[in-house]
Amino acid sequence: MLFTVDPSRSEAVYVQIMHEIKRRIARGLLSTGDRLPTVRDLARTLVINPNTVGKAYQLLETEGVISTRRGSGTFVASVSPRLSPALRRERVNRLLDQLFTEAYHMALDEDSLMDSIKKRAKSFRLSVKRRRGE
Amino acid sequence: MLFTVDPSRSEAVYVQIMHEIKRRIARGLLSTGDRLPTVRDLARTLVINPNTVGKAYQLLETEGVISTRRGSGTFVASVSPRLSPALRRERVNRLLDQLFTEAYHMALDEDSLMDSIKKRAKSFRLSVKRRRGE
Amino acid sequence: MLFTVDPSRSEAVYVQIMHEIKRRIARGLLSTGDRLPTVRDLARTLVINPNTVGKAYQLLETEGVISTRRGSGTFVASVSPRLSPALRRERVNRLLDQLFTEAYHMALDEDSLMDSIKKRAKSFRLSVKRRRGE
Amino acid sequence: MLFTVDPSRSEAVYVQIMHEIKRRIARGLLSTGDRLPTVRDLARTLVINPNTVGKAYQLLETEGVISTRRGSGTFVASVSPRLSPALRRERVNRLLDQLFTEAYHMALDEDSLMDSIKKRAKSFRLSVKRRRGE
DNA sequence: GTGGTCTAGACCACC
DNA sequence: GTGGTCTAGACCACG
Repeated sequence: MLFTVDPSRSEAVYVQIMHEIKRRIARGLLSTGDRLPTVRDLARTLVINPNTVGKAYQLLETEGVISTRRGSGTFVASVSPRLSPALRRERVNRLLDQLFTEAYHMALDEDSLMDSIKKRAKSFRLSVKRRRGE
Repeated sequence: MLFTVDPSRSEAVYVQIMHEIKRRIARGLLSTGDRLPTVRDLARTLVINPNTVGKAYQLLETEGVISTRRGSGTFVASVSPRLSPALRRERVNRLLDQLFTEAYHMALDEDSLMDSIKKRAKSFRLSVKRRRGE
Repeated sequence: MLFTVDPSRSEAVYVQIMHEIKRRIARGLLSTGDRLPTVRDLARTLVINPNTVGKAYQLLETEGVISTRRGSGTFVASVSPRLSPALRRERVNRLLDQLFTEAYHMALDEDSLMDSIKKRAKSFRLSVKRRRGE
Repeated sequence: MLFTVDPSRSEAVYVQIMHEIKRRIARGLLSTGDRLPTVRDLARTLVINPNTVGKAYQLLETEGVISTRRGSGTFVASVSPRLSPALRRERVNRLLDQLFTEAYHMALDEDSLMDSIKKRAKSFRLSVKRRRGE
């Protein structure tokens, strides 16, 4: 788990940790069942307070992303989204709006944006649509 | 400017205003030169503190999205990104990572995500790539 | 908000606070839109650390029970369960199993248990089944 | 004793064991005098540490639910509640409050809750009220 | 004044 | 050893 955290960014430190862990899982760098560093270890390597790491872990647990087992550690859970389909759609649309809005204001043209999207998509382990009968 | 603001959302109210205005511009609902409501008017219609609207306007101005002409009002500026290409690329990539990460954890498959992206893109006025010589 | 908290009980203090608030809402002592005491006020009256109250409030917010508005306070939200029907059923069944198991081991007979249930139900504002067409 | 234990649940493993054994007794799947598996056997089948099983057995013994006869094993004891009537009433009321509170927040209506209660009650061997003179 | 974040450090329950 | 809870106290963003 080699990554860093930047206290000067507007995102809270515990949120940065959450994002990074979810990102690693989404990219396949962490898989179901893998053990995460202990709260204390990660706190030591990031040079932050263990409580901050603990908060990130706990929130990830309530999101269903990881699962802590008392006394033995914290592990990557299997994907099983807890949000209702409606909320999921809303969330994706919100992110898309943000993306296109920023792209517009940075004067990015449609083609190069679509290029970036396709390139970036490759480094994530997105699932493939199930066809009827499979 | 008919929109609402939800004080119970985690996004700060002034950020919601900024996003909404930038989003309207990006969708073509507001164009360069259009006049925005006064701080007081917008505050009245959104039923919030005028300082909050003021903060949003001020930040949008430093971003170069709008411009205030003393005495005559606030207007939508023309697009002229102030960020360096490197920063722009970093920002887009950050948004893309967030998008794909969330999509993964919501168990969205690649095809339907790409579908949503294309559909949503249509409601934004993204520019077309400039060809050599144009 | 006159209630107390017992640090010697096995339930964590922040959980006791959560239960008590949810219980008051369920009994109609608190209604949608009502303002809860501020974090600092409640901490003072319960003679505990503000962080502990804050934790309870935050978790209640993620459960959708209350809603905090930055700068102005914390309010009772309207009921809108976030759990899937399957999880809800599982949770109720778990509570019922616990109830009947305890009742058995306390040698409580069925009739007096049912009596207690009916009596206790009266002090809660349980909704009435919607009939077809209503 | 075919049951499993889930280390990722918030309930401690030894508590899960206690609940499951008490539940089985309350449902009539285990009766007074029945022999429980040895600590080692149960630990092996549940794939957990023997100390954890030992802790559960020990606490069940102090509750009077089971009794250990050195050399011959552990057996289900006869029901003989050790709590005072006042404490028992308090405990039942606490469970009922929890039940109705959760039901309210899950928007469960009174009729279907009462239905669930009656259905679930059938799988437990609750005693029948002793009439005067019996 | 409101809640949110972070730290430092203590103590505890679990396995 | 693991994570979870709580305290005391500082600082910050929001409206």
